[in-house]
Amino acid sequence: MKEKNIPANEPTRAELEILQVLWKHGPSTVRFVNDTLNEMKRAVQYTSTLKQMQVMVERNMLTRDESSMKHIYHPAIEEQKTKGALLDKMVESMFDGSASNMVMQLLGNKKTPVKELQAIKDILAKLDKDKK
Amino acid sequence: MKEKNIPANEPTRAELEILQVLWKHGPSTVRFVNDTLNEMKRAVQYTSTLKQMQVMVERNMLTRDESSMKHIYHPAIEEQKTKGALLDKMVESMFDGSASNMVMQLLGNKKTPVKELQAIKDILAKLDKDKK
DNA sequence: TCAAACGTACGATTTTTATCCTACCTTCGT
DNA sequence: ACGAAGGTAGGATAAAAATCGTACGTTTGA
Repeated sequence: MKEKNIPANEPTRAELEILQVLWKHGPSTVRFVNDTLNEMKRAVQYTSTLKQMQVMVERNMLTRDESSMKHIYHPAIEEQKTKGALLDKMVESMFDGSASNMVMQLLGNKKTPVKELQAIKDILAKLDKDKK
Repeated sequence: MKEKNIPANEPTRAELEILQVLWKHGPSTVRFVNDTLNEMKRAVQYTSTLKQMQVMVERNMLTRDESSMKHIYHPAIEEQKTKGALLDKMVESMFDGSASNMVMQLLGNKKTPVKELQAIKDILAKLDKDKK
């Protein structure tokens, strides 16, 4: 038996690109998403993006408002949650589940701007504060 | 037709799993890698792993010593470099190129052990020190 | 010695992801 | 009214990734 209700799986690369557009700009038409992708990423036909987004609706990653002819697509999964899950998975599979291992790699590997480092310190300070 | 795809130094999921085994245990036979994967991950036939690793040699991700019948496979790309590249790509595509954004997501999303937080602080402190 | 165990080679196939073609419907401007 | 522009549906196809079957060579040990 083939069930239609597919568990909200992980987005693929192309799906993630689409999600980012929607997260950033809010609910949009296929046209807008496609234009944005072409502008920021690579050449892709309109119907490719359309199909991609239709599949994403099937997969419960997007919902859409069909009340008008120009369907409006809404992200159905949260940005924070989705990115958090991807991050956690990376930490788990590549860094022995240790966030600090990952940060070490992240910061040790390249020249991180001082500003960035300061921002991270602030995050840590804030965590300490909240804990108390 | 457009252009040739650049020899993507980027390992796929399955390839990364194999690399991790080699990075962790050092140069190994297909048998060992396959056993390890089956033990830690999922069921996969010996020849699947073999094929996978042969392709990786083609792709210059692995080299192999064929002097004995049991070929010994060596990772040809560095762990740090590879993971660093994957991380950078993630930061770029998902966090506007900002490492602190990523760290914020990483730490804010879940309860990170105090020990981990301390380790991160140490990393930052060390970076400061080195800078001077 | 010789068969079972173990190894590689390599094509075939399956599965997953991504792109596009064609048909047809709706809206808009003249 | 009506053609052009722009929209959706849905299958076909391409491309990428992953898995496996089969053939055959080598080693080993009873």
